[in-house]
Amino acid sequence: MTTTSAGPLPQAEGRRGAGAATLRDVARLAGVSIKTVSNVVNDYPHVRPTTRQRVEEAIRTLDYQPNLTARTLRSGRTGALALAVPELRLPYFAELADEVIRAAERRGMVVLIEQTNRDRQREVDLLASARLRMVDGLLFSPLVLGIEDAALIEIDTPLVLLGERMFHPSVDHVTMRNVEAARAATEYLLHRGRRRIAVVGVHPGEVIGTAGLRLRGYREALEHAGIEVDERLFGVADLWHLREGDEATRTLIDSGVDFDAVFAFNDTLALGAIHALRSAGREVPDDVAVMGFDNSDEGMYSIPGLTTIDPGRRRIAESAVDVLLNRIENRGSAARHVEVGFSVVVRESA
Amino acid sequence: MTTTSAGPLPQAEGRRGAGAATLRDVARLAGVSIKTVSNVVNDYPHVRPTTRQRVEEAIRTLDYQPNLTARTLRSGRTGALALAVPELRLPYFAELADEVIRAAERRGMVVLIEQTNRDRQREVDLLASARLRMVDGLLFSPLVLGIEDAALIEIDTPLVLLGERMFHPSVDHVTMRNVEAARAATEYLLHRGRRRIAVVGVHPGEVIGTAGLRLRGYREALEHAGIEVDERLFGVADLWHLREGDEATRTLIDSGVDFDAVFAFNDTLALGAIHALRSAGREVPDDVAVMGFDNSDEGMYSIPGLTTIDPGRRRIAESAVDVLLNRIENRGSAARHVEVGFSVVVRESA
DNA sequence: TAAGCTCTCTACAACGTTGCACACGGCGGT
DNA sequence: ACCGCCGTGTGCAACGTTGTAGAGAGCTTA
Repeated sequence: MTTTSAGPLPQAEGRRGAGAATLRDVARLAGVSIKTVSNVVNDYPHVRPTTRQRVEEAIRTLDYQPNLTARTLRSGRTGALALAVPELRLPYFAELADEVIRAAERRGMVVLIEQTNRDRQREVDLLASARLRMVDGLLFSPLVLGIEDAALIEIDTPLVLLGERMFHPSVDHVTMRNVEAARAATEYLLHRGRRRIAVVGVHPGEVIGTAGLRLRGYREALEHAGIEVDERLFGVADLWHLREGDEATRTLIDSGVDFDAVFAFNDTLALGAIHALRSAGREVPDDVAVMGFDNSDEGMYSIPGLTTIDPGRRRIAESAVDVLLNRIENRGSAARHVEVGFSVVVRESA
Repeated sequence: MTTTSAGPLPQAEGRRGAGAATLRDVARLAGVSIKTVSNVVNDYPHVRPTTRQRVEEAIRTLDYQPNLTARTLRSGRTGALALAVPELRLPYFAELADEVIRAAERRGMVVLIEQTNRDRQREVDLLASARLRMVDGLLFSPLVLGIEDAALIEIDTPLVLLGERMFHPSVDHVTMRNVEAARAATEYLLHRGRRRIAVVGVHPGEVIGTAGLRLRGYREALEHAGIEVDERLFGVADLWHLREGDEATRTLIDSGVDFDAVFAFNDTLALGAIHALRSAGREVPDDVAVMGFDNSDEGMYSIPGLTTIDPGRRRIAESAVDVLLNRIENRGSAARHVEVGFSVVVRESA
């Protein structure tokens, strides 16, 4: 039961060999206690200037750098946050990640990225993952989780949801105004005289996801204008990649239904739609106007330049990091719901 | 806003209140020692089945999950690696990051992303950063550091350089075959009968960076074909964004120099070039053929589809992670230099 | 002169985990 | 009977850091 601690002392190591310098090494060199070195490192004020100098010199000599892991263990704070997105290669998320990393950096944080690959199981696993222990909080942009999964997001790790407000009001959300923006996009097309507006990117039956909300905005605009919604104009596209935009648009064309505009639910789909239209000999915007959504870089120099919605990605990133840090600082506080503004970016395609 | 927490002692919490369960809690509940729980968690074989069951039940009851930070402190391994890229919004790097994250995940690792924003100081700082302590190794894609900075990359953290082999042979590199691929791209254009081939993306004076190497491949192809290199066909573009591709190409057009092909040093530049050419009334590929480099998603559905070089991004990501893990396992081993293969992807633009 | 204060510095204990050494009981072989 | 071994389980120490409590020196104040 008890161990006699006879045997060799642990001092065998000839001091500094491998590994980085620690507080202990600095303390030994400077002839002070470990804690004093720690105090110097952390700018504790009550250290005699001469002592401070000696310590600082030792720090330089040994090129000491604090071990963040040990600090984390002690303090409970890692200085890192996780960003979970469906797929980084989608321009919207790449640009979002870019902005989040910048925003986090300004606040001294670093970002770990997880991809959920539009796989439900991965979204579920992520929330339960021990990985979250490596991180102070999570920014999560769910793609397939829905309200029926509300229980899953009740986790201990501070969490901010991005995208749309679909869960408990008790969870922080930072969202774009999907319905209003989609409505504005549709109204812009109507205002330009288009009356047969197809949509590309529909998820049949979805109500509360991105596709559902944007479709709702579209419906609202039409209804408000007294135009009947024609479901034959719905282009279904599960994924929002170029290929799907192209295929959904071809399907619409082949179906023979008449339309003079396409409202694509993101820019990538819109570019795919343009491709399909031009391949079929229809001019954009003369024959068919095309409207995107996202204002990603790829639409800026396309031909024709893509008219689209700027959903305020940068402010989303900023707010998301702020809200998350706030939540980390103050776990008990009331949930915040931030909705950032949007704008219609007019270029040539519509 | 703040509450004075006078009064109650911190022990008021009736055990499990805040914080997650630890080995200690599980041990207490299962009536065994901490170490035994640890043994169960780590699949140590010599645990009696009945004991194991009891412990596992306690683990489930308390929803115990190991604290990765503590593990890290103990073991020295974090299970994370850093990927440093110039800018995540550039499609090449977004897709690279995507692939790196996938490759890392297959090996049980998670990825932290740093952006250097093509800022020299940030590249320098990154290498010296304490942040690296949070990570087992670094995949670094330098943009502006050059051979003159060789001293800077002598760091303790395991490091693999991506892009081109420009540093000490004593450092691991995973690179694409820039010279050979650019030569193949140029030869393809020559083979198609083009003789006045402009290049877009030149960095004047650069020898050993991406731009320099691709320009070398271009030169080699021309020289081998007995065609003189005409510097008036060099389109300078510092950044490789759509805008710069467009502007550089406009400059070429405005200069009045004659050309029947453009070899852009990446796909984004190529798309910018196509935009400029079409705006100027030149047909692609009839008047001017356009060749890109990267085979990023954006070129797949552009109009016309972009002919380009596939540099083997996926294999780069795979190899990079493998080489890095290898380096982490075995610090003393000889440096490895992996060059992955490439291919010419023919679509419509050339 | 004693009490009290400030300044400077220190020892100790924890954060949660795992490697190490060992204790204990039973078993098989000599 | 003895030895050694195997299977099972334990306690201790350590990873590098920081919060807390307090020690000792020098100063002021009554």
